Amino acid sequence: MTLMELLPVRDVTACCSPLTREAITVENASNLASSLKALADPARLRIISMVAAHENAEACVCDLTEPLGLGQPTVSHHLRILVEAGYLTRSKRGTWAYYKLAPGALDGVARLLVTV
Amino acid sequence: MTLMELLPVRDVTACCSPLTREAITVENASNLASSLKALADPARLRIISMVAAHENAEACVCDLTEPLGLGQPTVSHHLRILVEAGYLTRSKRGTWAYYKLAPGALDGVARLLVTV
DNA sequence: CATAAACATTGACAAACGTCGATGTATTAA
DNA sequence: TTAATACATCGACGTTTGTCAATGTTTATG
Repeated sequence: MTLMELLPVRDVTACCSPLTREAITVENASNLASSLKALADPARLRIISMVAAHENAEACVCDLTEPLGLGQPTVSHHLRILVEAGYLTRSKRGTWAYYKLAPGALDGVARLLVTV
Repeated sequence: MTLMELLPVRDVTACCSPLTREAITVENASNLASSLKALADPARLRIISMVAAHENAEACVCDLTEPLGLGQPTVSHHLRILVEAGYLTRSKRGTWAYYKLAPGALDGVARLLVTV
């Protein structure tokens, strides 16, 4: 998988000015595209939304599979992409793996898109 | 191409509250994913940035091919995706096709991602 | 130890994507 | 009308992506 060779979102958001403020470099375009690609999937958007809406703003894999209507390996796959892109954090407690929003990650990307 | 069967960005941004405010619906997740997918490509991000930076904030295909290092059909392909996703508008004058930013489109998507 | 539960990883496959060369379509100029 | 220019569309290709079934790994429990 190519998606995971890339910098986490935080690096992207720290590096550059908004997309329409000045010409983006080739490298920054590539990094931002990777960050957006991690987000550009219905299942992953729903995962982020569900994690945010869940109690304590965290959720384990078992909380997500049934409402998503996807198999456990598929959900784990999406979670991995979101963690490696920097949108989620993972913490293991016992047999469970709990995922929550990485503070500022979504806002960082949003800030790069804004034109005003 | 599946990307083009989708609603333009404006519809997406008008419809719903931010991703992390409340659980997103399946349909809205699908629409937002399509809007993000149109953005999640290095060449297309560079096109948006270059159009914004260009004189009069508009550019024709011939302005883009050489700096992008891509063939003309490929650039036209990317422009089509961006127009159909609602990020760019197209106006033909003579033999040239001029593209400019669709006002509010990027901000609409950014607003959906913001958590604060 | 053996078993079960929660999750990750692997391998496979169909669908979608980015790119190009070739060709089609308007519009301008001679 | 013919030729040239700017752009769009088509068909083909290799690559990436989303999904699953099968299997591996870790942790808790009996």
